[in-house]
Amino acid sequence: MPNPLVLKLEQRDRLSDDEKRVLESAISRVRVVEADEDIVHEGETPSESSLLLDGFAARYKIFSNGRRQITAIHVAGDFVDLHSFLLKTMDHGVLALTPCRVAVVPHAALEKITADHPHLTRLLWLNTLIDGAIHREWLTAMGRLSATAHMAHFICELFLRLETVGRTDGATIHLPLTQAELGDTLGLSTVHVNRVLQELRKEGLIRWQGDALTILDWERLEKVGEFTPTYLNLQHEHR
Amino acid sequence: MPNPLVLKLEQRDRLSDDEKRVLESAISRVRVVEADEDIVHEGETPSESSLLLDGFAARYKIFSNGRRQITAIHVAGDFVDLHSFLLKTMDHGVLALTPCRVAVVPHAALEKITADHPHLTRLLWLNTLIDGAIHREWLTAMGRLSATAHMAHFICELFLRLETVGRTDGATIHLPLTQAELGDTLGLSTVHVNRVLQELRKEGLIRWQGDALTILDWERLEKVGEFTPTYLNLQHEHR
DNA sequence: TCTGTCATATAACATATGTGAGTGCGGGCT
DNA sequence: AGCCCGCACTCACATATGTTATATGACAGA
Repeated sequence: MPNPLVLKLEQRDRLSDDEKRVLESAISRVRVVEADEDIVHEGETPSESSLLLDGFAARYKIFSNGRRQITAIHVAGDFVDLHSFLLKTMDHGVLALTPCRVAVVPHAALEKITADHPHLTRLLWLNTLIDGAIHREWLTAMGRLSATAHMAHFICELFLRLETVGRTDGATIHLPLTQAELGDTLGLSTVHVNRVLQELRKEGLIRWQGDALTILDWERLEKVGEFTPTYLNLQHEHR
Repeated sequence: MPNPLVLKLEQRDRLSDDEKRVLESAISRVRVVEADEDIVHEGETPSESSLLLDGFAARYKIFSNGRRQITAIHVAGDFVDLHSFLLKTMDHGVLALTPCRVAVVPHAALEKITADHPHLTRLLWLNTLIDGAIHREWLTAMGRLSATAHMAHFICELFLRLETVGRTDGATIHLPLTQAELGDTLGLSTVHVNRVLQELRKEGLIRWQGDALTILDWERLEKVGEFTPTYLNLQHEHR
């Protein structure tokens, strides 16, 4: 199977064979993280970054009283803590939601890339910029959309992101989040997540059975979620 | 007056004199933008990025029905659309909240920096990573804090950010936002912003007269807003 | 001086979402 | 086979926040 990060970057710009080799050889090892374990802990100062090859992961912050907010959901091809290369200490944790296969890239290798491969560096930078764009989109969804719209928006986004790394099966995706976890990502209570999902089902927009979520009516779902995918930067450009 | 971006970067890492010169000479011109005008429009594909030298600006998205969400407030030293260098097309607009002085940096100059100055490149990248960290913090505040706590949190953050570029006067800052604009940043209605401000005043945490906001009790404000500044990355490190 | 505009401030009321408690199902463990 | 235990799901009720409307003061322009 091709490296999903390469897949993802190639969607946005051309990668030379040399650059692909450099990326591959930056990986020092692959490790497996069990579900419900941290891939990176909050407060740590890692000396390597983790590239998700398989599975689902979440960035999260916890408050003293136990409330939790998930600030990003990561799928194959996402560099879950590339920012720790420069930010140094993690201001949040990264949790494996399912068993995860993770490619480990030492910061020394990243520093070398920045020294020797300007174009590849820009693509890695781009990668973190897209994370930022997604954050902004989530902010507007949290601030100005109803719970139902927010949920619809989230589903649309996740679907497209999975599609760009070839992890969709027709109109259905594998969505291994519990309703409580969905609540933590959307800023809702578990009960309300349930209400909202019922509504989307009743409207015939989605079906969700076990881990399989299928989108029954993409256009209406997009409309309910006021979803426009420009922020995902899926166009091919020279960067 | 020293370039506020340099001030900001020097807080996080050492800048060589050469790097400072490179940064300065990357500026092609300085322009002035009136209050309530866009510095950059949504949908544009700028060929240069804008560094805010003076004034307040906001990144925002608008929905068809006129609802607006502000996803970032920018102050002196902030590179308001550095990301457009690689993201190409703007997925949001940037609005001058007050008259703004803006240094213009052509993308060609940025590309040259990435080719010739790896360390400086990393610092620019860092800059966008800190934007991302702030976005994540806003997400958790929107998702899991009460309106009052969120407001307190916002005030704490803005104060520290202004302090690092030398724009505080004791415990008071210049806060030129209307309550409606504050609502658009926090995802609240104008009415509720007013209620929340009353409460913070009644509690003796802040005073807000005209444009001058003064923090009367930093410790309690921090506590109300569950504010911890780690995410602002104010430590000096080699990056 | 008058007038229009814009921002802050209040009030009464509407509603989306949260809270706390409880049910039932299915899968994994002993 | 029996038993947890986590998870989806429901209900009744509480409340934070939104909505709409109005009043007031500061200020700019005629």
